[in-house]
Amino acid sequence: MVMPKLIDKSARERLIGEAAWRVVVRDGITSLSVRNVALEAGIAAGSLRYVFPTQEVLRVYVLDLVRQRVLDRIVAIEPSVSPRETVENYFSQLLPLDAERRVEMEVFLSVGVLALTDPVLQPAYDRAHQDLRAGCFKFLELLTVDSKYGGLDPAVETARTHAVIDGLALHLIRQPKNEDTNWAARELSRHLDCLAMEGR
Amino acid sequence: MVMPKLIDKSARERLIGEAAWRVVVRDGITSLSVRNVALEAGIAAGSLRYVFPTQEVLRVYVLDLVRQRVLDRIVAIEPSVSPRETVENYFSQLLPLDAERRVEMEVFLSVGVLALTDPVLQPAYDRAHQDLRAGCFKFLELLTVDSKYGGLDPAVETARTHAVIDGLALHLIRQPKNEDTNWAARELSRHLDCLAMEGR
DNA sequence: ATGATTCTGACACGACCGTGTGATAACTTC
DNA sequence: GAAGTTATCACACGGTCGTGTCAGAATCAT
Repeated sequence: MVMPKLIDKSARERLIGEAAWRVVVRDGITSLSVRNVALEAGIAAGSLRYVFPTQEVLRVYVLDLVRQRVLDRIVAIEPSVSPRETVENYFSQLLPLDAERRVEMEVFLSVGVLALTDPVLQPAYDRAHQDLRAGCFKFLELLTVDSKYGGLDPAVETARTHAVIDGLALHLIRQPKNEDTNWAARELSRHLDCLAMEGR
Repeated sequence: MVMPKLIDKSARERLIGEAAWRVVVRDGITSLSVRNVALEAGIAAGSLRYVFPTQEVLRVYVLDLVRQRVLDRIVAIEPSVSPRETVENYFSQLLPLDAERRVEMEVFLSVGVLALTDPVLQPAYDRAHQDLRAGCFKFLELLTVDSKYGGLDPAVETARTHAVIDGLALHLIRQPKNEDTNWAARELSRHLDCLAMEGR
């Protein structure tokens, strides 16, 4: 038996995936082509297709990469002293408050729009969507250990809180880059305050 | 002086604009091409370009048509007896609760994504965005005439309420067509309830 | 009818698209 | 080294894209 050349395939995928992100953010979703991504990644289009045989596969990976990144960032957070503070940190990671997170959100939204009419992309989008919703629920649950949130039912508040997060995210990426994003962080904080009052 | 053939230009624009909507909803934003729209509208591509000289102009119109439609629908609502009920009706018109409004929202989101990287589309998107925000403010203001909402400051609650609306809208168009949408109406109603409590 | 003017549509150009094919390079084991 | 496997890449094909050009149809005051 003879062993051939071997590359780190997943590293290659990430490299290409991030190149795809840059293309989407810089030139828009309609420029997300095999050729443009290969150019951005500095490889030949044929090589790209060795890793991603078809455009669809690339798109799915691009979407999944967003989900993976967000997930990684969240599990890296260590809890603060108060549940409230911890949960606010968690939720903050879901908002495009800085350039890095903004890129993720723009890609997620752009490629996500393709999922509206492309059945192949649906599962990848739904995974991210469900993860987000599950995260909202878990965060709210964590909040209930705080005595101030005794009247809070996480199951009841998940949908609305999820909507607040995605709504704020949507509005954040609609404002010019480098513009102040603190208002959104304040809205998030205020929303969490409101959840405390709500439980009678 | 001699007068030539004259068509109702704005009617033609609407006809083509709606054809463009159908293309976007059915085949996705990447299929929004001069040729496809002309085919869907049943005219030659050259004729379409007589009304919309360039693709950009068509895109802008498509976006503006959404804004116009939503606006028209809202001004057509006649107030209910209670401010609360009226406002809830108003907000409901901003959510894609039925097929018609879903189409609008899908188009708005799809073409809106293009505005992220296309400066020509930015103004049209911003117009709709600002209208929506202004609407939220006005609706909340209307709510304050109700004694239950004495503690409500519309200026404070506009951003979050706007986020709730857009977040719910985003989630609604992510679920399969013909699936139940009542949950979102309930969330909206609940949000308005929460606003009443919040004012101490 | 006729002619000015608006409108329609067919065609062509160059560019980019996804993807199939096959030749070549790179690398590990023998 | 030599052989065999994997990885890289250039090229070509058919298709679609936006748009420029221009001939001709439709319309209305004269």
